[in-house]
Amino acid sequence: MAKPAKQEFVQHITPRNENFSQWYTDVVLQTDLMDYTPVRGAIAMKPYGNRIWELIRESLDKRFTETGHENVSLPMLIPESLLLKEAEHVEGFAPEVAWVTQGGNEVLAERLAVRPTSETMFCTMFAKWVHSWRDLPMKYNQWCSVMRWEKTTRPFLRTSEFWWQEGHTVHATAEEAQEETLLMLEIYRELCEDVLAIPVFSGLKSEKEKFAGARATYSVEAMMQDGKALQAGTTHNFGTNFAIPFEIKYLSKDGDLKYCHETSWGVSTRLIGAVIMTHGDERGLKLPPRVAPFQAVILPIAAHKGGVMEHCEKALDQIKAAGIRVKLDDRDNVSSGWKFNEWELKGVPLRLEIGPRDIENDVATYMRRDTFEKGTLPLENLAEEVKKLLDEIQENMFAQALAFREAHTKNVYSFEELNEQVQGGYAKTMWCGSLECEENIKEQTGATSRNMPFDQTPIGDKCVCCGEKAQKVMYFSKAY
RNA sequence: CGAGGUGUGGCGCAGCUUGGUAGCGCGUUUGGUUCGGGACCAAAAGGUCGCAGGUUCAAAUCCUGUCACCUCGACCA
Repeated sequence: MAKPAKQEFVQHITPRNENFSQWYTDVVLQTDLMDYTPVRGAIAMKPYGNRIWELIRESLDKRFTETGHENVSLPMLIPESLLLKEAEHVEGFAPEVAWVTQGGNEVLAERLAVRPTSETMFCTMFAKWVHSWRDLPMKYNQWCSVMRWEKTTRPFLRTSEFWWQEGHTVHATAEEAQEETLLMLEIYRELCEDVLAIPVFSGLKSEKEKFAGARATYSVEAMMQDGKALQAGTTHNFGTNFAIPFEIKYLSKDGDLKYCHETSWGVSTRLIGAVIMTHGDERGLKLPPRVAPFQAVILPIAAHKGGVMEHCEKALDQIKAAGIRVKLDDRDNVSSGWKFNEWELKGVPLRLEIGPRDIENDVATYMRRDTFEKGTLPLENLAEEVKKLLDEIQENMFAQALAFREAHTKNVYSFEELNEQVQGGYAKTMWCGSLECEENIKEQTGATSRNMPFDQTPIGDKCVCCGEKAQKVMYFSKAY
């Protein structure tokens, strides 16, 4: 029988353009990122997926620390009475809260919510911890999992239980709270663009789309390769909305008792889904070097031949010493070709091959996952060359994703144009600011308002929906 | 939540219409030959058919319920 064509080896992944959802599910399962569990809508993060989350976490923690935040850990159960304190908040979350009603054999007098988010618990604690202007600002963050009883779930994008960080801060003034809200948004933008190589639009959410209980919500919005938007992170300015019902007050310098101003912000394991859907291709996952569990993999070719393994191990030590996450795949039960395909599927940014022919020339053969370009690197200063290539790959992946987004983002000036554009991308348009128009657009096109960019230079003067005087520049698109 | 589809060794599937207690390919294990894009030969192990009921002498197959996944729609910070 003739050698099967390459296509046949990847046929277990549904082509991306044929059925994006199925492609996503195939990639997620076959790359060993996660698995389904006996709990409805809850996934198990396997080592490969968990490592990506750890790398995101390390990267964020560093930025949080640099900007004066500290990590804490609060209980996962929240008494119902706390949840009820802020009306808008409870209304927003009530439908998706899971409840604990019994402890051991004892039925609880007050049921406990499994946290869907911890504003109410943080606020309760802040009320105990904040007394004086000297205690402020108080800038805390926690890494934990939360539970929301979602009706439909998808690995990473929307699961009943998911892992995230939630920052909660308390400030003396409205100005400081606003500054914090925007600073954290900028940190999220930086994480997405510089680390995950995902271009995002930063901006302000509409009243309709803002967080339950917030005065203002900001988001970073990414675009997936099916043209749909994914909210990658949000930051909220609460003003005194929670401080009043929870009585978070401080004694100011001049002796007045004042309400505090608060913020909260979070990103979740959803970001892993964003990475998959932004960069993945027909061969599977494509990981940006900065969050790849293995940035490079070394494959010995004809490992049994003299010197091959020795050279591979030497290369491994050298690259590892340079602080690069590298793996030597020395399995002898699968062929090189098999390994090529497997590591491409798993998205490793750079493949290095070392075989007799390379050794003869004092080089390693490489292949970039982002461009499939092949070449050779001198063994002598392999680590430096690898580092350089990884930086190039990181940059190029961002450039590719940005080019895709730009190609799928358009200014639109009429309802017809809007409707057409949101079938496969972002529409930037003018909006009168009314809920009616926002709802009409959603009903008739399926698109929701994403956010209002900080640069509000008008691109017209009439609302795309009602034709009345436009107030805002807004991005609309279908969203996850 | 509504409409449609799927669920059979680790993975991908056949069998179901016309009930008679499972079959193929890949993978796995052992031995050998190979090794620069998913190698080959030989031998072996591995499942009671998503789960729970029901009909029947007999259920992967028929009926009911339920769970999970996929598609479209609704809903969702």
